[in-house]
Amino acid sequence: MPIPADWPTTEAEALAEQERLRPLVEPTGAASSVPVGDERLIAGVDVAYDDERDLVVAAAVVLDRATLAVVEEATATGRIAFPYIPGLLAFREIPAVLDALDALTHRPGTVVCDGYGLAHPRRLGLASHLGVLTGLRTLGVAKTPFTFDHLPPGPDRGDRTPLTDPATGEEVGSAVRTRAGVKPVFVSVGHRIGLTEAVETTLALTPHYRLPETTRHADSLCRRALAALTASGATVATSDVN
DNA sequence: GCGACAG
DNA sequence: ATCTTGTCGC
Repeated sequence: MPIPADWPTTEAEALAEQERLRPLVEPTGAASSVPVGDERLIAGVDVAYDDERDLVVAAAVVLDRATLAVVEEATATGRIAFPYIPGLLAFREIPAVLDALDALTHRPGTVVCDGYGLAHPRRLGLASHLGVLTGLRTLGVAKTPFTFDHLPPGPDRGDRTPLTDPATGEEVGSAVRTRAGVKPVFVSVGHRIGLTEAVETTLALTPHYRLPETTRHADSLCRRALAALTASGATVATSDVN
């Protein structure tokens, strides 16, 4: 997986990069694309920050798609590459995420991201951006509606309603009830996957909890890794893996 | 200009 | 994202 050499520094550069990458997104299902990784494996990625020390820790956790058992975990540490600007989240998270994915010995067929894919002001959210950069199949599962509209899904697990972009009226994803009596999650296409398959994948990853097992493991891992760094007062170079 | 705004 | 206590319920 490619490591970003000339990562955008300014908002203008980031916007231009999104315009360049946006036509490269493949919003199509598995049947039409050649598998890049092992289809039996699915990974989750997440990132934790320490703004005070300018530190970022990313985690990538690979699960067995059938049993949801953890197959492998990896982390990567670095300096924060970009400020948080709504719509430009990918530039903040992806550098560390790429390092964490590179640290894996397994090659997952699919990667689940914390955030959005096509559901994005310019149709290039974190999940789609990561997919285009790596060629991997990706989808986004977000916890809040961001700038999109939706009606509350039915009360049962699996119930869903369209997520729409008020600016264009387009359907950009689904609000999905992954657990009865709990707030929905917001699923969108990342890369090389269709919305139906993205929703099915999300449901397969949420047998017990609101959030996908992939996300839960990655979130827990990057937080623990960051806490461990802080506790040991370790010095961090430009980037460290594992 | 004001408010909203993935993580 | 992160800062933070107790509390209700399975």
